[in-house]
Amino acid sequence: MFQTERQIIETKIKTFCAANGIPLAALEWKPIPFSGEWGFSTSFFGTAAAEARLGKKVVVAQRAQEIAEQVKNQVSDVPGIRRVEAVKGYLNLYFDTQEYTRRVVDTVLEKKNRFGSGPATGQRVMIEFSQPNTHKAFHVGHLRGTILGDAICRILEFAGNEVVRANYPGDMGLHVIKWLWGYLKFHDGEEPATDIAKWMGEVYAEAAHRIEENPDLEAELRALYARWDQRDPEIVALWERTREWSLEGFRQMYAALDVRFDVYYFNSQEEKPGKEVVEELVRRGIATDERAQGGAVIVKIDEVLGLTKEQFRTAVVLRSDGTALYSTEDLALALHKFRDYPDLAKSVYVVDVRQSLHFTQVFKILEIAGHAQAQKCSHVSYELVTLPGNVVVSSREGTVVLLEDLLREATTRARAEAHKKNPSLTEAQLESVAKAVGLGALKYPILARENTKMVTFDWQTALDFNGQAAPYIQYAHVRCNSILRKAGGLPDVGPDVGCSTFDYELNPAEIQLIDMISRFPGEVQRAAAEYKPLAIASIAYDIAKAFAGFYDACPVVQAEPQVRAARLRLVAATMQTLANSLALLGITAPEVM
RNA sequence: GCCCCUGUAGCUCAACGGACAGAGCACCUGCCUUCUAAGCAGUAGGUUGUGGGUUCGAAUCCCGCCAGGGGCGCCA
Repeated sequence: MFQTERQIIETKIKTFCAANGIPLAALEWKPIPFSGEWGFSTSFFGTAAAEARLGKKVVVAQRAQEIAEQVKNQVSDVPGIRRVEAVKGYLNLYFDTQEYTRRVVDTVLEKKNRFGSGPATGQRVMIEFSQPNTHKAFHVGHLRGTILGDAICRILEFAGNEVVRANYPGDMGLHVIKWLWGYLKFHDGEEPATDIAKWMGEVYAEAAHRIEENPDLEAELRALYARWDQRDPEIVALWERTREWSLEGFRQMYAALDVRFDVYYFNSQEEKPGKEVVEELVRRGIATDERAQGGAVIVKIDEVLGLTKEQFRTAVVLRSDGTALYSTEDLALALHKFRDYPDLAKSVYVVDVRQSLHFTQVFKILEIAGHAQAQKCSHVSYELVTLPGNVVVSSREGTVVLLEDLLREATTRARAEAHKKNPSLTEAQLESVAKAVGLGALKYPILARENTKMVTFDWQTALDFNGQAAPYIQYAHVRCNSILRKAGGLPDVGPDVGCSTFDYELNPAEIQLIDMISRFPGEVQRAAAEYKPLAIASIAYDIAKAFAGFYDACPVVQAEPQVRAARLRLVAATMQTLANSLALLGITAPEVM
């Protein structure tokens, strides 16, 4: 946001160093740790160290400070920079806060819901995420991939990319066969009632249990799989009907979570193309068909690549009975995506960490087969959600917290809390607040965490509406709105409408707030580059916290007319930035709560 | 046996190789005639698992070790 000044100063520093034979290291700019003022800084340790390496006898820290002091004199009269200081080897440049505050606030109010967005990159990116299995329960374990993938899509789009949101439900596989078997055997003819997904999950869990108790039944399963593979009309019809029940359940779930998709792929559709890919791999000698010896079709990747140390290992790409595996289908799907969208710059898979080897194998095999698209494929992995005591969420073990239950509980709790805090809310307001707060409380802790870190789900944390959580940020947004409402909206500032004027000594809390708002666009870029919603979750909280400090320290509505006008614009800018950041997380910013 | 991830305050987590390692929760002390207290201010809490190395500078990069989790030819 302050590129111009930065450029001028960099040029001056470079000129000075060149003229004095100082081997300037690359300049990196960072915000100054907050001390009531606002600015940016760079250090000269690298430069001093470079001198030392060249044989000059210096104590690095001391020399860095010397250089900083010399440079300081060169840049003391840059317009817009109020003060320059050299401290501990750092050169600190403090903004003319009035000028910059005006600039930041005006930018936000001008760009509105586009504030923080990046310029169009011209790149189309596909993000595949969620991948629920039909015929199974949708539980907290699935929540993370769905929420994370959705946030990544929102962030990449905002950062300037064209995003294709892809879902890839697992609608065929051993689990589905198991379900169909259980249904035919114990629930034939039954129809799902209200909680479809829940009922589907129960049927599956029962089938899984029966088979575990009596392994002899597995023969029946294999027979059923064979009937499917030969497309026995009766089985296909049953599969189509019951699959639709699940998909309907998913649609309801996604609507409740405020998540949408542009395209659906189904692994059942990739079975045949996948087998064709495998056949070709065998023909070309990349895959080895061991079926004659009772084995499967495999790709000895390390051997094919001539590696002596095991790295990519061996991948099974087709079962010995000729039925398709996920790897079979993923080979075809990867190519399928590029046929549908030939201009994809990236094809990203948001899938949990356990599939890491699987995806490196799939992408490597495609690369070996000469498909250049493979290099555009990447796996963004995330850790699992576990239950307290490190219990893995499993529909088979019955250790599940169903998403329906979670959503219902969160909403109910949020509703009760909202009613308690603000009894004046109407029924309709309560309704929307409950949804926004309940959902936000659910999403935020998942997103405000490194993807590589495990999330332990427990009800207490999930439903804690205090502290560093979505409701805190939403509340800041509500308070902004409340101030603007009380003040009757933004004031007309005369002929210079659209220009904020901060002609008074700014309170440190105001400067802190402005500082945080100005960092938002940079965080968007970082979050997009690293597929890291955490960066947005953090800055959103930082802005909310800064606002809470401002709210406490700086009266707005009752302030002097000039101060009031300026602060109202700052409040409006804060509200906008909070809304933008929450939107990137898929969290609603309510007007009241 | 090989590979990946994690280890930071009592707990849950931040920290882009840079200044004094920061938040929340829990605990304790204050603050609602004043823009919504889902809030604010303050106290306390640390040998960043461990031993080396690189660097002017390491929680961060490299190597070893310890501990926990995950993955390794027919689950998805």
